[in-house]
Amino acid sequence: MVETAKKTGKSRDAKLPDLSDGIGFRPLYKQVKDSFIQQMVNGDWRPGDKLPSEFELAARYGVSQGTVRKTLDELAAQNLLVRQQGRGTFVATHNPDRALFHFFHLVGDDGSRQLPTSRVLSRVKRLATSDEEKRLGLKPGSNVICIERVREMSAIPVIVETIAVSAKRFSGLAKVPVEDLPNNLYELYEEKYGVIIYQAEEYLSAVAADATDAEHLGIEPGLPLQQIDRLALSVDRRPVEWRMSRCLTTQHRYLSLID
Amino acid sequence: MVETAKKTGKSRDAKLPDLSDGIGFRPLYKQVKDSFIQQMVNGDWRPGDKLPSEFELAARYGVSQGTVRKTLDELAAQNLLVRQQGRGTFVATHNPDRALFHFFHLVGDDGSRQLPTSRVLSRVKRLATSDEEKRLGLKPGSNVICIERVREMSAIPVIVETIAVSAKRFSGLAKVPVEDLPNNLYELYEEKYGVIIYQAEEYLSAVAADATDAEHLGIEPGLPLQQIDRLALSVDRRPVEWRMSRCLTTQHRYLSLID
DNA sequence: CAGTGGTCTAGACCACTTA
DNA sequence: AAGTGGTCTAGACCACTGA
Repeated sequence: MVETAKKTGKSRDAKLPDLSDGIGFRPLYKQVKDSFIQQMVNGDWRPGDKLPSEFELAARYGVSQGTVRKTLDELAAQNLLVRQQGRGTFVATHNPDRALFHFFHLVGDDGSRQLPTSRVLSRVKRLATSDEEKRLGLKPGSNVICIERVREMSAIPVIVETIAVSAKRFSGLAKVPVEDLPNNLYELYEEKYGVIIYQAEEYLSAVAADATDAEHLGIEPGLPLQQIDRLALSVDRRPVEWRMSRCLTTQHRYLSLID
Repeated sequence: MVETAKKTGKSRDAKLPDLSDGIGFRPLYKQVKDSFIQQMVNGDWRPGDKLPSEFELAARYGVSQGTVRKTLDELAAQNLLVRQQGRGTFVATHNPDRALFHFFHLVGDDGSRQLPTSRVLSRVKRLATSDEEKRLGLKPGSNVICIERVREMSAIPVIVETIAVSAKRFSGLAKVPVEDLPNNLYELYEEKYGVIIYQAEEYLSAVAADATDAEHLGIEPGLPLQQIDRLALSVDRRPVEWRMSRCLTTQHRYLSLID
């Protein structure tokens, strides 16, 4: 049950501050939204789960079905939920389609899309560097699990990448056999740790290949590479994974759609 | 006045094909949306214009205010309209804020945002290359207006770019004094030609600076540059401008937010 | 104060999926 | 046929802006 907008509005008109919801007016549908998000953060609703029907939720929260609908529509617009007429509303998953069209932006010169395969070079648990602490929001002295891998498209190596996550948050990850690390790590974070990645910030720049890059990609050192510095955030907007990719863009491009 | 959903639905249940709206069911609010978009394409509603109120529009189209609201909310979500409580609904413009946060993605290493200044190197009208014909969807033998410029941030040259638009569509543009070409060309397209840019596809890759790049940017040839190949589309999804930018990413990054 | 968009409700009916 | 989301309506009231 949530505070009604009417009551909230009235209490705001009064001269006394409204302690019941602190910062003032907050629409019902946003209060409901906060609650839904919290249930995804908590793991009560996990990726792929089916939500109760609109009427069921409305009754549970003591609001109208139209208000719940507004909440669900917003969450669907943010790709946190998927709605299907006749079937129901589901928590979004990092299935191959979503990975391909939403989170992976390298496309072929001809516009073709495919996910690269991965070969893990190393997987270590070690003290976080100061950059890693900063980007991942870790306390000084924290450990990270660091994965290095080479990714191929059409059997040609095109990406070398370094991935860092909190060792505390992903404690089991240091023990998984490297050959069992999946290509799509976000799916793993979801399934094994209940962590939903829903947002990422990517900083792109052009850099020269160093000797290691050159060796892994089979090119000359000094050639230009597309560097992608990605911080992936969870539903509660906490940083989860920091990934640095260097990509050969002779046969591929990074596609950024605006609007 | 538009076809009601009820009627459309019923006519679809009948065995005979429904000729009245061709491809079958189309929700009222989408029919209204099509009409609104058409009015922006036609130039009946120009950037900055205030729309009639929801009730006024509802009466005009013979639908309820809630249906108009759904249309307006969708268009606002697409950044085609801007809604302001108490003031009204307006056609979106390419004001500096929008340009800075929505269409220009180079940010400082420290996360700072600023628009670069522009210095035009050349502005010519000439036959389109086959690439330009293809990207801009021009008939063979069409002319383009081509602008080359260098852009600076904090008085340091960081971008060299080549811009091509249809000479037919932007006929006056060949005669504007080059010193009067504004930094924000999208604003010019809006104001002088009624063309609203609302979407862009950017293809990013890392390239080596050639001799010309190097000269304009004051760097050594061969250094890596961030290339941005951008096609800007109008409200009716027709290509309007093709722009090729090469950027120095030593002090800056291209920021891509996912979700 | 009038006018505008924002929130919320209640109810009807349509479209789609599944059994 | 039952259950779900999708569309549409009508009406009440709130929040914000500007004359």
